[in-house]
Amino acid sequence: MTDWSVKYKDRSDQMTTEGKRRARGRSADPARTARTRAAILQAALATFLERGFEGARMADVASRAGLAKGTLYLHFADKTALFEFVLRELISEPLSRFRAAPPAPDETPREALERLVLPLLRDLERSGRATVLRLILVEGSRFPELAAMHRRLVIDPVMAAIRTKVQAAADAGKPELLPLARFPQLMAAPIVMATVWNGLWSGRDPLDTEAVFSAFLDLVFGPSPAR
Amino acid sequence: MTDWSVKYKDRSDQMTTEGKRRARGRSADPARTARTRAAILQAALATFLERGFEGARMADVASRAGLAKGTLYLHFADKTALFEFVLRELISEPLSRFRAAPPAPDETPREALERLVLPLLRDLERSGRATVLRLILVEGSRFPELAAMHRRLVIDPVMAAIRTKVQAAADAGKPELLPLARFPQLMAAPIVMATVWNGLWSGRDPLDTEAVFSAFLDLVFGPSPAR
Amino acid sequence: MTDWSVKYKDRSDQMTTEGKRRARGRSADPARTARTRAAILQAALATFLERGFEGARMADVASRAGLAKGTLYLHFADKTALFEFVLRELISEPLSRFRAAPPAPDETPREALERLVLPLLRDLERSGRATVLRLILVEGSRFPELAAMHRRLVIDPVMAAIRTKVQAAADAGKPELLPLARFPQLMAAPIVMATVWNGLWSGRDPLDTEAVFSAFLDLVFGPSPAR
Amino acid sequence: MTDWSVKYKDRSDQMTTEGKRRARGRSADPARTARTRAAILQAALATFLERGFEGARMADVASRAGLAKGTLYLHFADKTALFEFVLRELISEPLSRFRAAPPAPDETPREALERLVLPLLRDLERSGRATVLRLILVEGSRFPELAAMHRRLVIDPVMAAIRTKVQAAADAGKPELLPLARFPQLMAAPIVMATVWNGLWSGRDPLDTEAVFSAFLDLVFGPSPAR
DNA sequence: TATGAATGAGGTTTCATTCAT
DNA sequence: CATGAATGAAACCTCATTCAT
Repeated sequence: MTDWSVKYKDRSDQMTTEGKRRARGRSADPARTARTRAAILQAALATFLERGFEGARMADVASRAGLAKGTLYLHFADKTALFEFVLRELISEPLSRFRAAPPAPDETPREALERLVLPLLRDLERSGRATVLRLILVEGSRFPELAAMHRRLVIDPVMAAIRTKVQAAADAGKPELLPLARFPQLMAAPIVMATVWNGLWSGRDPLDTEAVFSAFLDLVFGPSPAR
Repeated sequence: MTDWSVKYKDRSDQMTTEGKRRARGRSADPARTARTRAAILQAALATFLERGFEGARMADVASRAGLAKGTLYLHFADKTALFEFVLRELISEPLSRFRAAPPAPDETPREALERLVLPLLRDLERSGRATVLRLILVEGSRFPELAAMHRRLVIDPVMAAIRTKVQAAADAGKPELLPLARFPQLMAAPIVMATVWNGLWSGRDPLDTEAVFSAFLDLVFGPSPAR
Repeated sequence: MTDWSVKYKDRSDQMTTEGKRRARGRSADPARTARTRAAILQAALATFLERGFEGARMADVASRAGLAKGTLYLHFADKTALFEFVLRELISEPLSRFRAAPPAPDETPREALERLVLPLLRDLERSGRATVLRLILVEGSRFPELAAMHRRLVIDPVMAAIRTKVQAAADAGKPELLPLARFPQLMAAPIVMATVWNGLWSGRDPLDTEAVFSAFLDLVFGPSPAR
Repeated sequence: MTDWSVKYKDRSDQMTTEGKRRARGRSADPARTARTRAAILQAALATFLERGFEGARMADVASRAGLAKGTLYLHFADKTALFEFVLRELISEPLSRFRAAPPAPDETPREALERLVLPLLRDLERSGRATVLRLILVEGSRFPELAAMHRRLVIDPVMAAIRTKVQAAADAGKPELLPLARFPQLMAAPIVMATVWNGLWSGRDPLDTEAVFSAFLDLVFGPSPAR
């Protein structure tokens, strides 16, 4: 929704009489452009994840996207712009899903927490985006605005939601949950832990993030009733 | 204990009976060499922490150490060797302190866990070595042997110790601790979380790692008795 | 005939049916690439001849070729690859000319030898390639594969041809030629001598290679009849 | 005999009161120095032969000589001075032996040539100095003064001697030797050829230089009578 | 839009040389 | 005389970026 046109070279206004020249090619410009851009994004994400910002090679991104190096620069001013764009995409997208989670009325604290957290987890798992956390972790300190943005858009809302829910439960007769109200980050700790773990010794004894999270809930709330 | 002399050009101890067969023109006292090496290590650690492996510039390391670029290569074959040496130093040193922790007999599970974990925490805090965890997290996947070494020397022993202790407690009438026996990593989760957090939004709302860990223990075992 | 494309980054012939599936934005005509490569080769030859392998500076090669340093690496992986390519070119090309020499029937031994050797001499003289022999002499022992290749492609065939011809003459009543059958290298000796001589005291009393070779033949066969 | 003291750091006059200080060490300064210098020469020769001037590393020379790098600079101002000194030694030394060869009266031309050339050959063979020709060949064009010196001290006298002897033989009824009078270099051709050959494909089918030279004489003068 | 050869600043590494001991 | 750690100029090579086609 935001307009990155300057930085990201959204050149949609540079040639108004577009349709006239090249009558031959009906190859839908905007659709094609969108596809190209998606390919770059995909390729850039993979490359940045594997090598980090400094280690990533524009040539790798290009060839992964099936494009020539020069083409990248038609879409992004430079490597930094590409990196920031990738992170922005990855930061803002999961949030919409998180927000989209159904409100849900009379639920136990554990159920509420699972409702809040599990969609995020599922999203993290799917399509390699799980590792984005690692990417932010890795490069965050060198792109402070992006880290701040991530915190503002994702972290703080989630923390606030957890704190609110937990505080309510504590007030309703569960004072043993108060540490969670003080440090809602504890809720994310198992997920961060598992993500880091899986990124680190790739292959050996991977952790099932959801299982870890369930075990954590069992630890805090006692063993899950049914399931 | 291991001898990295080939890779790391450790030219010491080649002449054990120092004073006796001292060659004609021998000069360069080993103390000076050790000091130089320590300066490089210090400078390299700082630089790698700030910029990561690829982002770190050998020129920066050199000037930070107050040396010429060429001098680095007198002590380390190349950038990779320097990086690996830094990590090895940082991986193996804390372990010795960890091992030095007193055994302790009749203690509650919580006490045992604190005894196991708090020395690591303290060490993490002191002398900026807390950030080393971040360095391993960040570059670990690109230096798999180092990550494996870290796991073997540090992680696996700690996990095994936690699992043993927790399993004993569970057998002794605390079955609610079983999730910890299954995923001893949960014990480290708050620490990893806090370290990552503090490294990420440097400055804003830093987390007190020990407080977070205490809160976690409170959450799992109920509020701490005395304190 | 062999395909050096990997080592030498020969990006040609990857799309044989050129005109047809010409990608959207294809530009860079192959002729231009060939010209660039030829310029590099030319410049590299001159530089290697003047300074030897170690003494040659890539920057010199580049500026001589009217290119930026980086461009060299677009065509050759490194200095060694460039050097090897230059030598290969120079080794294999003269051979084709040598092979092209007409068979010729009823000729005297001397005529046969002249037919075998003179084309090589002429080629040596033309276009400065005479000095290539010096380059091989100079760097050959440090690039044993190339020296071996040179021997296999050029030296051994020539030696075998000389030996065959001389042996036949000896059998046909010229036993005084037997030393040549034993050491066909003697045939090349005057040429090597002259080449070395001319390369060594550049300028002072240069030797006319063909005249030296003729004198050698006179010495062995008696004075030339007609001429 | 020449005085290289400036260039080669013959510091014999810098400290006249030498004998006074350090009464302890009777370790004969000049003898020791000579030995050190000889060791350097030996090491430098080997290194220059293996790698050429640019390829040779001062560190290699030093360690081969069993000395520290710095010590080289006590004896030679720089790499060039060392190289020039090595070549001068090698150029002037064989000459003395050559000159020392006994005059010899009534001998056949072949005998005279053998007398002139064989000592040089023997010297070339002994102690790896055979390859010095290759060294001059390789670096000669980059050290023109040395090449010129070599020519003046070694080549020209030998050529003149050969020419004189051959001319006399030709006048005395052997006109078929006239080509040798015109190009006395032909006499050296087999030796140069063999030296180059042996340096080039080190190992495979080496040539026996003396045998080659004998074969050459057989070719020119007819088969050797007795031997 | 797309291409990919070309660029050149900048990074890593080497090695001849110096100098305090 | 001898040492070898230290130096830093200079070499090789990389890679983000440009631009003619």
